Amino acid sequence: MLDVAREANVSVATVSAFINNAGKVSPATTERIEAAIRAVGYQRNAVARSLKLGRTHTIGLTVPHITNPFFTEVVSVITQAFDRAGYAVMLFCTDEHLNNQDDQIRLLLDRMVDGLIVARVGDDTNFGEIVRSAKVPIVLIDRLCRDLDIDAVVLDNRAAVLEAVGYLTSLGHRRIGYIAGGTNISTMQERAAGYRAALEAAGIPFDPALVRLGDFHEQDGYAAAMQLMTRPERPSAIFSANNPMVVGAMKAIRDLGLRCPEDVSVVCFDDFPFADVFQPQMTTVRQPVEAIGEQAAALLLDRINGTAPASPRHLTLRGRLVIRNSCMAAAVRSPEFSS
Amino acid sequence: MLDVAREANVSVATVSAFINNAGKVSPATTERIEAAIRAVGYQRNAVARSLKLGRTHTIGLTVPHITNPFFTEVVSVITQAFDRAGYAVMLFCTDEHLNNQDDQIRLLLDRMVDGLIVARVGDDTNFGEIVRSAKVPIVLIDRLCRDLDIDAVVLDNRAAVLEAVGYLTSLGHRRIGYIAGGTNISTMQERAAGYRAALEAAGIPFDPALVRLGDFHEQDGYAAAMQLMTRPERPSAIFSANNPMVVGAMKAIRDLGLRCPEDVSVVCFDDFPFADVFQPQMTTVRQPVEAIGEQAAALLLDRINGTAPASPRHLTLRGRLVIRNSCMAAAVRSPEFSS
DNA sequence: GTAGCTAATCGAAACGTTTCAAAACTGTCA
DNA sequence: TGACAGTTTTGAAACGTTTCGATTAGCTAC
Repeated sequence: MLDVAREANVSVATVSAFINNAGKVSPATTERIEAAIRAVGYQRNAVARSLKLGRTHTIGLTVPHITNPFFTEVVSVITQAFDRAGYAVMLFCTDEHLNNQDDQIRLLLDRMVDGLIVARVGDDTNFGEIVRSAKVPIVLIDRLCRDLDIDAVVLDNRAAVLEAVGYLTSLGHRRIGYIAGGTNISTMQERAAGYRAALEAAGIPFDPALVRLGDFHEQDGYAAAMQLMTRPERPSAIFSANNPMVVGAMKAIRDLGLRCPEDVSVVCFDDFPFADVFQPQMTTVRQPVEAIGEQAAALLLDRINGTAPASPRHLTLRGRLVIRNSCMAAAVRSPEFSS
Repeated sequence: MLDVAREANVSVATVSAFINNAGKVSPATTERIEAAIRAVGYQRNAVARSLKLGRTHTIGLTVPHITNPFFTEVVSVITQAFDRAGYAVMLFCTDEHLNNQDDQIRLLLDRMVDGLIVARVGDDTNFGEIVRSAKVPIVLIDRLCRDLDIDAVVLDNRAAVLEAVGYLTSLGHRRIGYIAGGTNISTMQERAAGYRAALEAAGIPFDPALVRLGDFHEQDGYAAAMQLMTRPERPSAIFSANNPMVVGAMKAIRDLGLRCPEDVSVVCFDDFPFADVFQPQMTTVRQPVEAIGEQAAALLLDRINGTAPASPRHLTLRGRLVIRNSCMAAAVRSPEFSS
């Protein structure tokens, strides 16, 4: 910019005024400055600008796994929303690792992002500390954090699973395997609660042996389904609490020579693009990904612009059970179930 | 930092020395500074640091669509590679829109990223200009650009499609529909060339009516397959040049009441996580996504660190045909094809 | 010819770091 | 005591912007 000023025979202040078209600059100087900019090949330095202005027009986004179709979509929506708003997005994937995420968030905060959207991978006190000492707004997506009252947009997970497992019980299933994610995450706790509520509503006793705890990954789903389906009294239906794990579960079912839905009905959380193309067409709980991303972006932008109310806002959206053909009515297998 | 210095009764220079542990600072001052940092709640300002140092430890990444499973994986690998190297990644999704991408790249350059990884959405002269005037290294992935000799990691698309379509001809297919992406992209040109080469190798005349030009999206694949499969002489096999379009194609096939592979064999470019779980299990060309991401990151890091040779490096990796069950031998439908 | 006004331009301080030559200590030895 | 050699610490100048009060130029009106 100094070069431009010299070249155009004006002060840097004038160049700055021209570039931000603030204040008046005469047609003659305008022309000289334009020429100088071309001659010098000037390119604005946004970091100097950010330093002076105190805002970077950048936000941070950290999610567990971008390859999980739910997060893929949410990240896609969020990046596009901020792109439209003139913000850049710094993305970190955490791989469900708590310390990683702490480090990443600190990095993001160091870099003076104007705000942060985080899908928290765990629920610990560290994060509370970080949030409290951060000078920028933070909004939570997908997962809430204990004792942390800040903007968030989440799903009514309990209701969603209640509906999905309720669908299975309505088909006559009474032994329903449940493949869970880690229990230290609000989302997973709520989903588990939905499962139990559905059982209760159908008068089915809760059997801990039918619950398998995975760690969100495909191989966890595989192992879980393997265990469930090789039990003496195997379940007639399986609900998977997330999408990568259902892939593993389906592979296990395939490898055991079983068929879905004939031998076992399957429902999973999170819809995916291929769900209605291939067989079996998976019955899923679809989250309103578009709305989640857009709302999260809107909440954060509101805070950044200071147009948000002081008190934290929690948006709870509803999931929708998309019924396809991965489930069928339970065969009555033994007298004990004829009710 | 000034606050810290005051609190600890030292100069900012000493605080800086402590923080970057450069130079000697005595145990006593160390302790005072540590206490002061806690007391003040100091948090380093990376933008001031970047301004002074001239490097941001941030790189820019722009891809067409993050929801395309190929890019999802590549983005995932790249973000993780740079995370390990201590870099943040700014991500932009272009939605295959050229002007968008130009703007985004300029934004990234303004922000003084230390380097750029670009999956270019088109092939125009604008980009050449941008690259030449950029003061930071840029590496291309997936797609080359005419007249632009810079680091790149791409696939041998021609060979990959040659193999895939060759597989179809070896099954006896002679009327093979081809769903193409836009022709202004190197990747798509090479894939089309592979298609023609495979036909030629099998002595099959090229029939332009069997080629449908889409714009990368699911609905394009749907429309293309609809047109192809409602022709009087419909193809016995379809090759889709990318993944989102094959989803559309499969939906069209389903909606027409046709079955895959019985009525039509299907192969597509780019593998996806569900490919071997559901029926039909799709035969695909799998790109070495892991290697692509890692190599691209390595190339860029080399350049950033100045450890790269002066001349541009082009890495061309090989795809692999993953044969599953979405294809079967062509039925001989009419004498003209009995060869 | 100058006071008064507006429009255009400018100078210099600030933003929060890093860096490096110089200054200030601390101790040792003559 | 003073010179010398280490070891710590410091002052001040950058980095490239923005901002704002001050200055200058160009008019009009008296």
